[in-house]
Amino acid sequence: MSNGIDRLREAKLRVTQPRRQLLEELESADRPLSAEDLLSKMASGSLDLVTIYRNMTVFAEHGIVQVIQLESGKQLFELHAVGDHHHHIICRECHATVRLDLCFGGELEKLAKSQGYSDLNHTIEVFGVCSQCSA
Amino acid sequence: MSNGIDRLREAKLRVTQPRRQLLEELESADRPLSAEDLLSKMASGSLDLVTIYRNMTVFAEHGIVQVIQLESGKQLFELHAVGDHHHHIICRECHATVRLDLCFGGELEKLAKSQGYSDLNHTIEVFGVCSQCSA
DNA sequence: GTCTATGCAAAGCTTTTGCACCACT
DNA sequence: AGTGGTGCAAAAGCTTTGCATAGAC
Repeated sequence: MSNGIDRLREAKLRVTQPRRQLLEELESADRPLSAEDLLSKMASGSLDLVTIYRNMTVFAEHGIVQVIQLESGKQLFELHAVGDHHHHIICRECHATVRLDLCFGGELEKLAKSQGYSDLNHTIEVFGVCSQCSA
Repeated sequence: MSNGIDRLREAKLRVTQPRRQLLEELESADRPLSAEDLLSKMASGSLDLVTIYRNMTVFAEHGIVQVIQLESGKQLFELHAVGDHHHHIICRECHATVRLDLCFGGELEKLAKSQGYSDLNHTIEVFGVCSQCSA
């Protein structure tokens, strides 16, 4: 099976201590995490916020991580299994997330292509307040 | 017919010079505009960037303006006609926009509701590079 | 006259960049 | 040994806040 570290090797990325830690946190997280979330979950001083951002960028480029844009413009990071395209229902407050295993992105992008758009991407997200947070 | 100024009155907002200018620009725009876009379209010094942000926030709260989140987290503003819910195909570079007059938001929000989420909202956007910009 | 809206200045927050040092392969 | 990754410090970019003044009703 392909764990996080194998995926680093597949992507020809070096297996460093910070990356091990980041993947470990992402794997055990029950919801998407912000850069700050990741930082605060680490032993204090064990890695820098910059390293988190740089790695999330690299991971996203290699499809190891999926980036979620919140309504506020802030971003969350989630481990992205190969071929596991999906969307989310996300709590605005605690970021508790429900997977949406549907996607009309294909049709949308076909439409966009027919309009002359290239290099396509799409976002489909539902934002709300979960029952925990609204209680 | 309900032009921008009437909509201000309906919302019990004061009809000020800055607001007239902002609505005028939004009405004549052929694509969603950023705060900076709006500023640069105004006679220099005729209003402040802060005024633009404050009004976009107020307008959005009253449904006069629709906010679009780009992949980068930046936001664009577009006039929002009453009852005119729709989504977009947006060029990452020039922000040229094609309306998507379809929306599965209803079903998505129903699903979210059944999962205990309240105060719902959703985003469906397609990003790409338009034929002008990729040429 | 009252209360909202604006301008200016300054701060806030997330994210990015530069550069020297470190460490994975 | 060589290249890629990390840390620290600093900057950048967009957006927000505070406060006194101006302007709409």
